[in-house]
Amino acid sequence: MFEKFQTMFSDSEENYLKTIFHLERSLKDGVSTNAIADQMQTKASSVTDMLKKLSEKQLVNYIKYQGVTLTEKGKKTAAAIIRKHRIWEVFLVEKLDFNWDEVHDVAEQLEHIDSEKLIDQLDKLLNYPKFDPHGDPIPNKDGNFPLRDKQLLSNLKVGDIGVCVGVKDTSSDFLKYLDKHGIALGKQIEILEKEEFDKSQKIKIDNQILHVSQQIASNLFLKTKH
Amino acid sequence: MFEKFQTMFSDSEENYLKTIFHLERSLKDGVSTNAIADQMQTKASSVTDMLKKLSEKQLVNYIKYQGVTLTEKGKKTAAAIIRKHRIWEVFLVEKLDFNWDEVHDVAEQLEHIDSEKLIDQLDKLLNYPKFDPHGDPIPNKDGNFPLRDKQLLSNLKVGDIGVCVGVKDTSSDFLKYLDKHGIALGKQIEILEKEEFDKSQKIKIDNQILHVSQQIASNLFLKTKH
DNA sequence: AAATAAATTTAGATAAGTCTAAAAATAAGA
DNA sequence: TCTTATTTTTAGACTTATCTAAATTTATTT
Ligand SMILES: [Mn+2]
Ligand SMILES: [Mn+2]
Ligand SMILES: [Mn+2]
Ligand SMILES: [Mn+2]
Repeated sequence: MFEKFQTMFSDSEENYLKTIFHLERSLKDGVSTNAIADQMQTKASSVTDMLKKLSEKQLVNYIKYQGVTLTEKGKKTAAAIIRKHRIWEVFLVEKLDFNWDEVHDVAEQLEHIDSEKLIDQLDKLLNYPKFDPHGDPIPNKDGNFPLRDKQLLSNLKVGDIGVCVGVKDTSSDFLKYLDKHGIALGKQIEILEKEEFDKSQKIKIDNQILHVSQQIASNLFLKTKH
Repeated sequence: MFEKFQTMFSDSEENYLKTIFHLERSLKDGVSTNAIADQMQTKASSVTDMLKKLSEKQLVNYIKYQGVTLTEKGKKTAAAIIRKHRIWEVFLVEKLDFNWDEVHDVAEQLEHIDSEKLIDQLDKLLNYPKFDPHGDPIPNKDGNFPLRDKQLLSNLKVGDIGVCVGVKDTSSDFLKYLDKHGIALGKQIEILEKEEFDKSQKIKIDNQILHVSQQIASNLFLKTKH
């Protein structure tokens, strides 16, 4: 009846849940201890300890030596943290003039602040954003993520036209590269040529010609017209 | 030369510093172990442990059995935390429609977020407020607090007129009492009568007559005309 | 299938922060 | 001043989160 959900987990527990959530999406099948350790820059033994704890709290399904999956409760909790992280990122960019390459570290801290009203009001102030500054979807309060069909620039063919809607690599270096060359979310891009040999492309953006390497093209999401 | 001040202290260390700072102001002389323990709802033995740690980090002057005082470094650090706390409170009230009785707990969490840019930008967004929603002064980046002459309503005499500028008691119950009776910062109050026996007063606010008890009068700060 | 390699877990330590109970120091009262 | 009360510190224990090194399990190769 009275689902007092925000039973409060430690920052560390929340970070593990978030990491497992992301790994589950990208690695399809169950998430391994080592995968988590790598991602979190910690040791496998630490991960094992935490998995036991999360398992006891019904947040993950854990079988020794077999890796983990999130339970429904675990997914909801992870989504709530991701929601907070991304809403804060929008706030930092929209209201505090942060650049999109400098919001992540602060959001990593802010995502653990425990106040439902705070997030609700932020969400309202920002006019209920559906995507964060990197184009990543912001789950709603039920933990559902908005969908948007998007494709990597590297997967488009000559003649295609699309609008930038997200980045795969969110590193500061990559984002600054995009800034430097005038590539930003919302901008239209047309694929003019593709070089088969090194997969580099010639594209048109703001009526300028720009050459981008495979590395760039495979980290930029576009939404194509049609 | 390059004072990288924000060397990062733990939330717990920051909370102790803040508490000692406030106690030093109110208790004048050195702050005792028990005073800190009472204030923080913890045990004296825990306080002793922390005082040793803070002392090693040059944040407090600590002599066994003699209590503590903050060092300059300790004062600066405490002021920085109080600055963050109060700026966040202003933000919550001004931008997120929080009532002044519901901001403190969230600010207790937010004050530990470590990002100079975040606070600078918030400060700017809020137009560099000097006082928080309870009328408490917000120190500047150097740790200096703005002064404002204010007096408790209980110390004024019949005929005096003043403007509400702060509260001494910031409990939710007290603040809600004020809300209920239309008393808010910025409102003008005139003392009409004082009852010697129980120190209650008859005051005029918004052209309404209101009777307030000694308890109320001794927790409301006014700035008198002249 | 046996041997080897890789992944995972366990055992035992460490650090931060807290607690209880006992000891020591200081303050107050007779 | 001597005795008692209060305050403060110390000693030892516990929790959370982490680590290293060793043991165990699972996967891969001959
Ligand atoms: Mn991020
Ligand atoms: Mn993001
Ligand atoms: Mn407060
Ligand atoms: Mn306040």
